[in-house]
Amino acid sequence: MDYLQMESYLKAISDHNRMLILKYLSKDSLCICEFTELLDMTQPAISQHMRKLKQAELVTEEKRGRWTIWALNVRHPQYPILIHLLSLLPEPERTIETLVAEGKKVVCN
Amino acid sequence: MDYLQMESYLKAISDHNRMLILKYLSKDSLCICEFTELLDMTQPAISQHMRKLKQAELVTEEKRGRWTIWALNVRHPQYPILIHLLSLLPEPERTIETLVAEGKKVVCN
DNA sequence: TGAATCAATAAGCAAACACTTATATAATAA
DNA sequence: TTATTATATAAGTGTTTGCTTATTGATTCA
Repeated sequence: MDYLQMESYLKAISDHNRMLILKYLSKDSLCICEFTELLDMTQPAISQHMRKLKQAELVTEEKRGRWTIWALNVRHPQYPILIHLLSLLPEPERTIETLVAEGKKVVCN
Repeated sequence: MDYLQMESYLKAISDHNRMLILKYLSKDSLCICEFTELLDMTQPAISQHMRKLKQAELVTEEKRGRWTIWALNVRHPQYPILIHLLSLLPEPERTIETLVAEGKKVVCN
């Protein structure tokens, strides 16, 4: 890994909203519309963050019906470091359980 | 460590020139004028990078005569992670040994 | 078919970033 | 003292970032 690759990797992570997204993904695969609820952000904002994470190969996407399910890329060479960094961060106030309780968790299969 | 602290920490690291600076500092304490030689950058550019690293508490400074000697802050809570990230990066072409050979290494004590 | 839903992309914008040159400050050397 | 050296800071500039609103594309449902 050279200096520019490392820079891209770290820049993809060093945004508090993207760290929140990654923190959620370390628990569960989620779609854009769920993130808009969890982070209270607009759909295009989330989409653009996911594009950044995808370009850094930190996440993978899987189309399922109307939804795109996003997951952590566990095959990324620096995946263990990412998990460690995420472990240093507190649990977000808004949890996936809240989503479920509000009937906003997407179930697609 | 909350999300904004983590963001500041990672943003301080995620610049290829600052990573080079940190890589050098993981070997030796150095002053600004040595970095201008090693990185081929202007003095104010280096000074401004050091300020960023200092604000993130990644480095410490010690005034010695006209020079300011910069060192890695080994007491930073995430120092071990930093060292690990730096270990993933290749050795820079321009080495401190080259500086010495050219008589440009500062000796101050 | 037509309406609704989920998501990607485009364009625009304010703020942050990484430099530059110019200048100021402080210590040393002549 | 005066000149030199090392560094910090100020101001300016082009680029990047993280959002916004508007639009488009694709899938599902009635």
